[in-house]
Amino acid sequence: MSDAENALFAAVDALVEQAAAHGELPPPAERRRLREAAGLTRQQVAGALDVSWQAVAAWESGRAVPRPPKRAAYARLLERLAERHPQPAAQGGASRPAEGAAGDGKRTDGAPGAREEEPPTAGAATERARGVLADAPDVPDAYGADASPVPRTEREGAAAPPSGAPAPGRRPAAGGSDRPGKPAADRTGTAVGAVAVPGPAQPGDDAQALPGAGPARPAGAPYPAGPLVVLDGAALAHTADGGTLHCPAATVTELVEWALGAGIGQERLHRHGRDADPLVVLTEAAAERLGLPARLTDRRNLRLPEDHPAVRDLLAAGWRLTRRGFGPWARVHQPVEAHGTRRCVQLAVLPWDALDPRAWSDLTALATPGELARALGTYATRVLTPRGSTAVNGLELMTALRPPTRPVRDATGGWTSGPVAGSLAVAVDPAPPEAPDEHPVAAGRDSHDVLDEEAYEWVRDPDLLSDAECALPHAVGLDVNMAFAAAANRLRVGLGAPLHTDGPRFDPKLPGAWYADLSGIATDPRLPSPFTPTGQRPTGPAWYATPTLAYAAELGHPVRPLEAWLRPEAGPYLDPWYTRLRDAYLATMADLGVTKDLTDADFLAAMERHRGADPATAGVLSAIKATVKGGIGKLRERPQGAGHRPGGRWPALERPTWRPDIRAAVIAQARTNMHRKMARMAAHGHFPLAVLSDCVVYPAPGPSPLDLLPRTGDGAPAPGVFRLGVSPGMVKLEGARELWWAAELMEQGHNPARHIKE
DNA sequence: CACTAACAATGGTCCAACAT
DNA sequence: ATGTTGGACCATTGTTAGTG
Repeated sequence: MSDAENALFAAVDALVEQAAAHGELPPPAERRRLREAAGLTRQQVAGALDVSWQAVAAWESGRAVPRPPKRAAYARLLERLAERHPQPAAQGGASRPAEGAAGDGKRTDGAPGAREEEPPTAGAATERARGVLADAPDVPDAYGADASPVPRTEREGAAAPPSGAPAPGRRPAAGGSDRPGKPAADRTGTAVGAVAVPGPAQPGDDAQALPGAGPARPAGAPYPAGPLVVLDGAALAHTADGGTLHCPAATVTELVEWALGAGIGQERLHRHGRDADPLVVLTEAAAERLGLPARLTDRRNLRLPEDHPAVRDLLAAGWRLTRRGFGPWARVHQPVEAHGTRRCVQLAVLPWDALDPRAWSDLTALATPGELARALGTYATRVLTPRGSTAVNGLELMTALRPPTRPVRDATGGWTSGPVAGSLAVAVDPAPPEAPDEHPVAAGRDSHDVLDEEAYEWVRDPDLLSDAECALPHAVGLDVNMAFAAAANRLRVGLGAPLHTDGPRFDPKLPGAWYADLSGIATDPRLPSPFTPTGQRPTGPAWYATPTLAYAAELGHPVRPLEAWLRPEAGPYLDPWYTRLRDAYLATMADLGVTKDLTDADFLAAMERHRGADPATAGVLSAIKATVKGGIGKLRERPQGAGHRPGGRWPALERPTWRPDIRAAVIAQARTNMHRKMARMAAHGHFPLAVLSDCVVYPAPGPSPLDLLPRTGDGAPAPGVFRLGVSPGMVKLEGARELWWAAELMEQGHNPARHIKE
């Protein structure tokens, strides 16, 4: 059987890539039908795939789903069989030649297969079949030579072009770094005795991934050119790893075609997600070369007019733009054909302010195209391939790490989308207190019916400054690293719609909005109230997010909510989002010389140095921070533009990720985290002058945080107070001034925390 | 050859101890 | 106190053994 088997392997392996990219299998009944239609026994199929025949039986019954190493091969086999033996319903194929050959088994019972295609358990099974690859690809040196650091499984060995199209011996054209030609087999021996890949998947053979030009695009995973390129005015496309590709395109349409064949892209962050589409960043010179205007005249909509030659040319060639049109971040795509591959390219036009200087710290102006490619590539590797403003990226990262849906088979054997556990699957309306004023459910709401969970903005009454404090010469501002991201860590947030309850018992594990009276709780006037963004003590019952009440309970106060909107379905939705952004932040800070293992003094010195560091890396860092803030902000995006009429809905409401309650929970958690540390500082006699979001200002005997932060006897930081360091939740020096400067601002009603940096 | 039951292996989740 | 890590626990997959 070796010949047939080898042929099967060859066919299978050659397209493992593609199959793995799709990752879709026909429903169990269809798997069996295909095998029987081809006259194959389970034994034969099992032999080809190097599994037991029982495993095949389990797959066909829906009792089990093949795991990754086999899954792609099995999917490919079925795809092949499906080409030869189309569904009878679709093709009316009454006479299938192989059917008779299916042994004497005239029991071609479609019945049993159809009977058991509905096991709902199998769905849950597949979701957890494999771990998230989210945090895998973080290489310490993102600029390093190896563009594909991910320990790929056997998918790597089989990057031949899709069906047919022979592309023998095509080698990576440019961009230098080739991925290490490591044998596939020796890394796949994880679970079962490896993949027994004979034939084409051998290391040294010609099944190389091909970036080069030409119509044969690499359909699957290895993207040798990296996630993006920056195109300059000299037809050079700079890749993230420092290389260049020649891009002969003279029009946008040609550019899009070129990009699809250039091996640009990034692998999905979640097994049910989608690989990132290739991104081409156009410098001003490149935009000019492609006939794009240097400025957008339609500033209001930020898009190219539909009758612009570039747009007309694209449309004529069969391309489509998203509803957004051709703006700074354009997405050009073609409708997916029957079993075709996705054809979609993202374009970012720098002269149209694709990279907001507030988020990217003027990266566009400071960096050469090559530097820009490296910086954006670092961001893409550590966060995700940019696809819009940093706020959009922050939001998209949530979706990329927790896709809302996955393909599942429905009752008829077709494919439909099903939920992914722990994700936000459908858009739900918020509870009335949670909604922003413009929302329909907020209509007619009293002001005291509003959940007000915002970041701190508080200044102490100057009259409450003690003589001892006034005698201190300095004011020191501390800034909490990634305060909102840190608050998102392990935060249980609601996943579904809110349910109203009267007289609930408080449960800190239940996310939601609670109506409770915390006005009776006395707090030190030298500290802000932990319960309100203004720091003023509440005057009566009000709505609070779960973290705020949990903190009240933690402080020892009885919490008796009167009513609540709760979400019993809950989970740590933002965990992977936090983890990825934290790792991105830490890696980028490490690039700037600030690592986790520094002493306090070394940390402060390193932070001082890093200010003047490489602008490209600084831009990445700035963008990562902006991604956090923007992502949280997008959770409660408010209506924009003139198109909105009061009381009506706006587009963001239809997003499953439009979740003001989650934003409120994160902010409440961040605020209580802040207060907890301030309370611990107060126990050591330190009271803040002012707080603004994640920045707090203290009077201090010296200009350094070391002069301020309390320590235990042996020099270690006192427990629970602010600690210096890079990790999220730790603090750095925001700025130091003289105390009179802060006092003066306070007298005038200004917040010194806002200005201490300058 | 196909199906079912029982068992080992694997991977994910949750909790608690540990380190900073 | 917070963030991290290790281990117990649980669900699922794939194998072996037995039966129609």
